[in-house]
Amino acid sequence: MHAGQATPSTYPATLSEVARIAGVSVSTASKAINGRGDVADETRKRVLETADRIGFTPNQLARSLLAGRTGTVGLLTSDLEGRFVLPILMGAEDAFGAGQVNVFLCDARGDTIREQHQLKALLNRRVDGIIVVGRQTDPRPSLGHDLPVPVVYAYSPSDDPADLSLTPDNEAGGRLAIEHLLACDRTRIGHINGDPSYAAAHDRARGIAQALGAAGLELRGEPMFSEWSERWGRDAAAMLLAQNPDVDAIACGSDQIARGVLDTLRDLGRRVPEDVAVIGYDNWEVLTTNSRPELTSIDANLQQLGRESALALFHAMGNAVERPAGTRHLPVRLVIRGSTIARR
Amino acid sequence: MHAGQATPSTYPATLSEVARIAGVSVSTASKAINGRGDVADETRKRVLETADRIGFTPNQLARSLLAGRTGTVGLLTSDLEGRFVLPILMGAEDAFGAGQVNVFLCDARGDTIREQHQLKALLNRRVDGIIVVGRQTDPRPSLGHDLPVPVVYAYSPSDDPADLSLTPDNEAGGRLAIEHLLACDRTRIGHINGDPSYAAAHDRARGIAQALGAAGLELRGEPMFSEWSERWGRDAAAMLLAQNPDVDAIACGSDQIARGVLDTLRDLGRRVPEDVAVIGYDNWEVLTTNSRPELTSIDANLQQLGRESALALFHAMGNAVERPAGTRHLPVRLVIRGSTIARR
DNA sequence: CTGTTAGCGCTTTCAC
DNA sequence: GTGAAAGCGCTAACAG
Repeated sequence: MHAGQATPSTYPATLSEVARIAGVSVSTASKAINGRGDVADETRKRVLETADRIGFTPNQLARSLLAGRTGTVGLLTSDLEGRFVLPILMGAEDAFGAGQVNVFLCDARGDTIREQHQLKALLNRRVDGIIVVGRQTDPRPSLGHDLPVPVVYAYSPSDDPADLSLTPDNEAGGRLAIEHLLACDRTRIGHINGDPSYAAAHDRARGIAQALGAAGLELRGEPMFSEWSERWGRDAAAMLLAQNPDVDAIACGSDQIARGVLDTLRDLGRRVPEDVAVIGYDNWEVLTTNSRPELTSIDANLQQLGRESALALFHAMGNAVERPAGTRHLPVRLVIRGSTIARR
Repeated sequence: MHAGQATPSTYPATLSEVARIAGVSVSTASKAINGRGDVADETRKRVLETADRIGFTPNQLARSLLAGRTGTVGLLTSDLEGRFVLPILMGAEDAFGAGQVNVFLCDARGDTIREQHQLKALLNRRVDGIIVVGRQTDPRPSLGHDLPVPVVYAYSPSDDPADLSLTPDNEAGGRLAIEHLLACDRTRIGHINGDPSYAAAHDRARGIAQALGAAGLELRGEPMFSEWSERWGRDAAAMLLAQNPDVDAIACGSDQIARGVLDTLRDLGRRVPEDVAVIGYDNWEVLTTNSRPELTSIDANLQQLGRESALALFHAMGNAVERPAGTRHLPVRLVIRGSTIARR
């Protein structure tokens, strides 16, 4: 059916070839190459030289089959398009890649059927663990517990508390934003949020309300929800300013919204940050560092989240017994730029 | 799914277990499960039932070892951060993922040493092929030809014409931009470009010059190079308008630059597109669909490029003999929005 | 120190 | 139709 010998010019050398050429047995060659067991220096040298000369590279497949572990993990994303997935993926790839672990990337396109399919493929390939990366912080269905390998959920937590999930702390992010505005001596704060179907929107709003309450303050106007776009930011800002002309700060649900807010403020002749301070969310650099002025924002440390997910998975891969569970909310970080503090 | 009721620690069942429980030999079980050879219907049914019941999933490792092919490919990126890589990666994952192929993702972080390391890891895992994705369209060093598997270069072409590379046609993109502006009755066209250390910048500029020349026109002012940022777009637009107040269109080297240009035009009271038409490059949606007005741009069809790269690699994986070489420049696409054509 | 032996889990001749 | 046997490439006992 298939002829395996159709390999091109450079057919990967095998250990037995090395052994034969070096004039030793396969097991001796193996020991020599892996630095294991007692092998005479002279023999080892000869084997290594031979291996190098004929370009021997150990077949990981065979090793894995024997060892029962492959040194691979699956990265199951629901949506590669989303910009949140990428840094997480980088962080994970980073944490693993430094070692011996390689990553299988699978995109389920937000399709449950497809996800099951990919999951099965990963298990057939005998990955040692799986990271599931979602694109929203809303909980997602668990993959279940009858899996032969540990699973960590990143960004989108699992809806099952028996799973281990890592997600950014949006509530803390909301608090952080307000605390910064308060520190900038702002007290008449408005809030323009994004798509109300996202848990992130509500979590941030809650954090904002908490921090204001703790300071004995109230929001100017109601929180405004619609979508995560500049257009909405522009429109909402106009509305907010019409109803509350005295606001001295606007906390935004995303950087896109904040960009829109900046535009409207400029149109209306309000100076930023002197008259009105503006803070975004996500720290999406292409938006935050190109605006006038540059945009203060909250960074979710997604790369760090990816790294931690990888570490957690790595740990779980070692401990077949005790598997930590629950949702960990990772700290976020304030990035101060010119939209809240005047540059000198 | 299946539960490992028998073994709590969900140890993946093996074929021999299926065979034993079904009361047949391993080889019969194998044939039954793979629909190969002559197996009595009754036997096949029994085997399949058993396999399903104990949750048997074939170990791909063992299969691959035997077959000499793994059904995996390596995706070697130089920089996951860059936004160009992602759609390519999606396209590739898409084209492969539909079938049986899984993708190993490796990020070399732009480091040659690390790239060699990753390459070796991929070869050790016996990938059937490799796609190398760069973040600029400047040629990159070839991985060489003594590799046991085919390689396709995506976005960044290889500097060796004996390799197969797929990259977007930036020159055609430049022409497309100008042809569109001409079609919009613009003749006094200025050009603000990006970082001159990028081949993309010069390719686009060349296309622009060609198309203008073909129409018997000349650029208003010299092409301006600096960086791919909104700030530069703002500054350059002010300069361009000061020196050539009569320009009726500005072709930009990127969407970021175009966004900056839009801002300056608005500041100066020029209407877009009535007084001045603006066209960007890259069709980065977060920028193009949020501006006032929305931005006409050139889309490099990167997802398509990823898909084609996957197909090319797939083809090469089948044909060990004849390997197409050279750099293919894939067509780009004009996306018309309100910055060049007035909305009604 | 070195080689022989026995697999990892699976597919594939090739007898029965 | 079915099963025994021979590996894919490698490692890990265990003898020599």
